[in-house]
Amino acid sequence: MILSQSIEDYLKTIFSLQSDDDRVSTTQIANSLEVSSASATNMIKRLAEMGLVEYQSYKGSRLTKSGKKIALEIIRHHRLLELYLLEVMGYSWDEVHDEAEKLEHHISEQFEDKIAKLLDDPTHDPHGDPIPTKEGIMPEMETDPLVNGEEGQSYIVGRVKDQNPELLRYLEKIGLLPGIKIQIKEKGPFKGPLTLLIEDEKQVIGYDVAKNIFVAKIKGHGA
Amino acid sequence: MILSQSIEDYLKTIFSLQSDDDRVSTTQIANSLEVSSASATNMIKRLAEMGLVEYQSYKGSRLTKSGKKIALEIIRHHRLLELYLLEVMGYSWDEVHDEAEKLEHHISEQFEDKIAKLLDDPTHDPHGDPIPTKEGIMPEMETDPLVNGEEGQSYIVGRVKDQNPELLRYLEKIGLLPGIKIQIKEKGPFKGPLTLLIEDEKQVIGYDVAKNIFVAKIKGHGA
DNA sequence: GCCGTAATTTATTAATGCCTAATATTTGCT
DNA sequence: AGCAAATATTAGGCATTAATAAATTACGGC
Repeated sequence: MILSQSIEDYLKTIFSLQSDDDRVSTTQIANSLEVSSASATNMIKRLAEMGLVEYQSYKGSRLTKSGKKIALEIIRHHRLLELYLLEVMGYSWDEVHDEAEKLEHHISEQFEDKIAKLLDDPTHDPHGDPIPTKEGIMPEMETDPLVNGEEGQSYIVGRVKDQNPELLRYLEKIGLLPGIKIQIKEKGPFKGPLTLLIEDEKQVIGYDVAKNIFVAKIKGHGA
Repeated sequence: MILSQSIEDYLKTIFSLQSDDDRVSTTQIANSLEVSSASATNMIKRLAEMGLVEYQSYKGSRLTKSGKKIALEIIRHHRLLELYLLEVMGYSWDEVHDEAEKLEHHISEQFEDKIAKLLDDPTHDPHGDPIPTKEGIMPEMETDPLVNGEEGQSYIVGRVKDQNPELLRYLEKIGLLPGIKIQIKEKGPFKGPLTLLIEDEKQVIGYDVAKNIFVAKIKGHGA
C-alpha cells in the first residue's frame, strides 16, 4: 500500500487524539491538523475505505488494527529519528522535532532498522516518549503531570509533552530534561509557580510550563 | 521556492545529460525519465517559466545558473547520502543508490551540513563521483574509460558510471572498486573482454562492463 | 419536540503530472 | 531545392490529491 504524507499525518493525529479506544470526533481531527472539517470528513471516509479507520457518521473515528499499526510505525520513525539526530548527528534538543517530522515519511524499513541498531534498540526518545517496537507495541510508562506532584517529593522527569522549540530551549537551559531527578520545593497556590530543585539548583517555573512535564515518583525520597 | 520531487528530478536529469554547455533535446530528457516527450515539453516549459532552464522551442534546453545550482544541490545531497549510508550506517555498496534517491529530496540544509561534517567534507562518493561543493561547484577529475586503456598499463579506478545494483554487486565481488589499483593484462580484439590484474588476482570482464569503468593512469607504472 | 452544535454532503477549485493524437518544425538525403 | 523521416510541440484530456464554502442533515439536551 502506498500512503501519502497526508494520510500518514491523519493516522498519526487520530492515534494521538484517541486515548484508550474512544472515538475521536471529526472536528477534533480537523482542528488538530488545521484543516476544515469538510476536508477531514473526506479524508476519514477515504481512510475508512482503506480499512485504516472504523468510522460511523456523526459518531467519530477510531483506528483499526492496521491503521494503528501504521500510526505506530510513523511514530516509531519519528522518535527513532529524533534520538538519532540528537545522539549521532549532533542536533540540539529543540531542533530534532521539525527535521524528524519531515523525514519520518520518507525513510525505508531498512533505514529504520539501521538507526535502531546503531542506537542499540532504544525504548525512549529524547523527550522521554516511548518508542513503539517494530511489532507495533507502545511500551507504556507510568508518569503523572508535574503539577499533580507533592511538595517535598522527588521525581524523575519522564517526558515533555509540548514540542514548541522555544519551550524546549528554555527547559534545556534550566536543566529540566528527561531522566533528570528533581524535587518539588514549593507549589504556589491557585495555579501558581512551582519551585523545583534541579541538580542542586533552585528553579522556579510557571504552572503552564509544568503542565507539560510528566514525571515518575521516586520511592523512598522526599517528605 | 518550493520544488516538487519531479521538478528536482528533471533538473538532475538535464544536468547529467548536458556535458559542457550544450543543449539537451526534449526526447533525451523524456527517455531518461521514462515519460512521453509531450510530458517533458510541458515540464520544461514550466521550468523555463521558473527561470531554471533556458528553453527554445525545437532547440532544446539548457540549465540556467540557478537551475544548475539546484541540480548540483540535489546531486550533492545524493552523493553525500550515499557515502553516509555506506560509511556510517553500514549499508552495502549496491544498496546506497536507491535509498539516497529517495532521501535526497527530503533532507534539510542542516542535515546536509551535518553529514558533510561527520564525513569530514568528502570530495568523492562511493562510486568515485565527485561531490559538488556547497557553493555549487563540481570538482572535476580526469578519468578515461577503461576500454581506452593500454595493455600493460596500471590505473586507479576512478568512478563507475552505471547504477545497476546487479552490476555493482558483481564489481564488488571481483574487487573492481573506486580507489583500487588495477593493471590491464590483455585487451580482446573487436570489443572483446579485458583481462585485468585486480589486487594480484587475474579477472576477465566483458567490454560492456568495462565501458562503465573510468580510470586514471598511474604515472611510471606499466609497460 | 425544538434548537443549536457538530457533522456531512455537494459542488468547486487548484495544482501536479501524466497521456494520446494531431500538428508543426527541423534535418538529412537525394 | 524538395521531400520524407525524425523530433518537438500543441491541444485536449484524465486521474489524483487535497483543500474549500455553502447547504443540508443528525444528534443530544432541555
